[in-house]
Amino acid sequence: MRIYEEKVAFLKKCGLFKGLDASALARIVEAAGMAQKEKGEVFFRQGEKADQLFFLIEGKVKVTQLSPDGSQIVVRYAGPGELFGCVPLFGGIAYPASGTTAAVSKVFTWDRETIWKLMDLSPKIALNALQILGDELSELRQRYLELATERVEVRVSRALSRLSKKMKTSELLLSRQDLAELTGTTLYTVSRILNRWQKNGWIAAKRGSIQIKKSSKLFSVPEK
Amino acid sequence: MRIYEEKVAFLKKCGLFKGLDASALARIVEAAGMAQKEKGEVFFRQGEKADQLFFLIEGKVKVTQLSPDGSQIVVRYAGPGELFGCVPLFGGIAYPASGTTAAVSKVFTWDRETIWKLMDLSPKIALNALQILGDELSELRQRYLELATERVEVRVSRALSRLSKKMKTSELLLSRQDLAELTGTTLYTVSRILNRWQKNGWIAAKRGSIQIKKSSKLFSVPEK
DNA sequence: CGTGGCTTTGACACCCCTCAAGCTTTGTGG
DNA sequence: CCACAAAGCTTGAGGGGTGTCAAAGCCACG
Repeated sequence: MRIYEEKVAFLKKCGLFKGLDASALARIVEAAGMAQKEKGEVFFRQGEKADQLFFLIEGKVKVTQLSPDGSQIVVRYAGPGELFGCVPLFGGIAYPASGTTAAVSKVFTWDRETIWKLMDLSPKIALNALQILGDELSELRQRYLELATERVEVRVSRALSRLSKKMKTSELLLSRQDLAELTGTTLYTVSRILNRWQKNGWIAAKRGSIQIKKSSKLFSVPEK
Repeated sequence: MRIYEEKVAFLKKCGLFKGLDASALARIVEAAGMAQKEKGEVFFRQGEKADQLFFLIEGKVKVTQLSPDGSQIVVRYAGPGELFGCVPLFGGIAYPASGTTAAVSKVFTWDRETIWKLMDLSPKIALNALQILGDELSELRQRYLELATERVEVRVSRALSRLSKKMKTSELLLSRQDLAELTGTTLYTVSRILNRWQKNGWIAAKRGSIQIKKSSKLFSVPEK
């Protein structure tokens, strides 16, 4: 059964299912639903009842949060092999954010009861989940620290650095607006900064794309 | 054995040990170390090897993080019944922050191997840990959103609101500096804001203490 | 080839940081 | 009990980084 083994291979890439035996993996695959969405569609919306956990097989997903006054921030970008919409894992009631595709994306899904049943059968999953949440927490703390103490220019540089590392590419497909929401600033300020860097030859910016040319210059922190 | 039952009673208050049977609790209490620190002493320092998990029995603990350029932020305040220094729970190597007492504090401690052994014996602990981390993550996200989108005055008001709810008191014992590090601003700005509120009769501010008088006014968000 | 969504650019304002100085409270030792 | 020092707090002046708004350019797509 080719397709079945393919699925298992994908799952193994995900930290959540590390160290599980074949029978557990089989259970997990069996319980998984699948879905595919075009660019710009949503998997879940902020405030909705959180009854599904998602695993990104391929594509890119943007997780965003809306503040009461209407401004939006990007919580994170998820790439292939990552989980998103993790709330059901830890018993949250509603999604605190929205998950939108930033490119055609394929996912596995499990619903809330299923994932709890699976964790019950394979406690290792819960331990793995802990680690994933822990990593997410520590990255968010890092960004929080930056947001509180660094200037916009530094934050944008760090964001690009993190993204290019995560996506394993020097060409990042995101708009000024996206980058602004990711770093807690405005698209105007981002635009000015990118142009400055472009003039220095550190990047090549196009509409909806930023190609990193001289990462050494770009990522050497100007600090204050 | 009076003292033993007292310890168990404390533990039950903590989400981490919810739903465990007597024998499991016994194991946990047995494995726990105890410590007490005066105000201003530290339990662990940022960067140190993370080999202990802490449970605050009584007192108050400030968790702070230092940025490379030397400025400091307050990640959170922990009150009685809360865990802190959770890194060992999810396999982190070093503490990403420091834990200092903000008042005389008593704690239980478990070291890394112990807590993993306990989780192995009682998988319920891992599930509970997931929930705790999840809550922490969602609070941090909330604060991140605020930091990115709200003005200082609103952030300070929210911080006071959250703290007074958590500590279950209207008199908060913290300095302007602490409040500034908690909201990502400077003590000067905090001082000005508090004075304004004081003149309105919304709070009574003293050295090292803020007494909330009119929470309705204070917490009614000025939004933008 | 027009329309709509990104992006750039300028002008302007203002929030808030920075620095400096002085004040008040608390604690300590004579 | 007073004097002094240290720590925390207040207040003012000044400047700069960024947000805000407006307008125009540019690119992609139908």
